[in-house]
Amino acid sequence: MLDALGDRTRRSILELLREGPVTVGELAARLPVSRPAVSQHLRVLQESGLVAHETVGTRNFYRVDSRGLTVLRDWLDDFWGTALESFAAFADKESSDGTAD
Amino acid sequence: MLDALGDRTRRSILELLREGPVTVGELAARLPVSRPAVSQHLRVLQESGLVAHETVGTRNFYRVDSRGLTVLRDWLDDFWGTALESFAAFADKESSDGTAD
DNA sequence: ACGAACCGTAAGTTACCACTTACCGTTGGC
DNA sequence: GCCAACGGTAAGTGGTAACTTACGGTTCGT
Repeated sequence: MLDALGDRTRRSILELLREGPVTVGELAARLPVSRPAVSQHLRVLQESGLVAHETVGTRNFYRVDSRGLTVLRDWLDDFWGTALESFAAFADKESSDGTAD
Repeated sequence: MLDALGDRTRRSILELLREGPVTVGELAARLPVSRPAVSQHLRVLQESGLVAHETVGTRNFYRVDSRGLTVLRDWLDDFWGTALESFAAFADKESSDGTAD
């Protein structure tokens, strides 16, 4: 999931898909890499649930998949909550210990 | 930012830091990598604003930095919003075109 | 039915990055 | 002051993944 977002080109692909479905060739035309490279990236993004594709004739339209975004959002919310909790506990311990300057 | 999260070890470090500040040696002891490797990862995480450190004597305590999480959350919210918009527009176009089956 | 367009896959190369060992500076304890 | 503990940095290595070219399969147009 987050591994898929760890690549610049893949993030660029997602940015291009933000505005709606785009074909593979169109993506390759707007990116500084070859079309097969785009296909490979799309495969990774799809396996992560971040994009979905829809075949129309010979063309393949890719779009953002909200499922992947949901997983990402849930992970972030969970992490955020725990981090704030521990920070609050840490601050409490600090003040109760009188170690705060 | 997202590059920093694209690595398994770095995500493990963040998981360990969720519960509060931890020293470098402690992190290395709980991870299957050497201490210098941890230092290098912490450098990347810090440059991304995801962690912050606080030196106490010879020990260096690292903790989660909420600034980085905020940036990540904002990015995700922005992306999420646009994706939903474009999806709604796409659905509208579909139905008005009568292309919906 | 034939050619063109569109795309996915395979094989191979290259570049990058995660990791290690070795080294050095800083701080605390005795 | 000296030794030990802690941690950051440098240099070098290995593995992985991002990219290329080449190929094959499928669909549409004529």
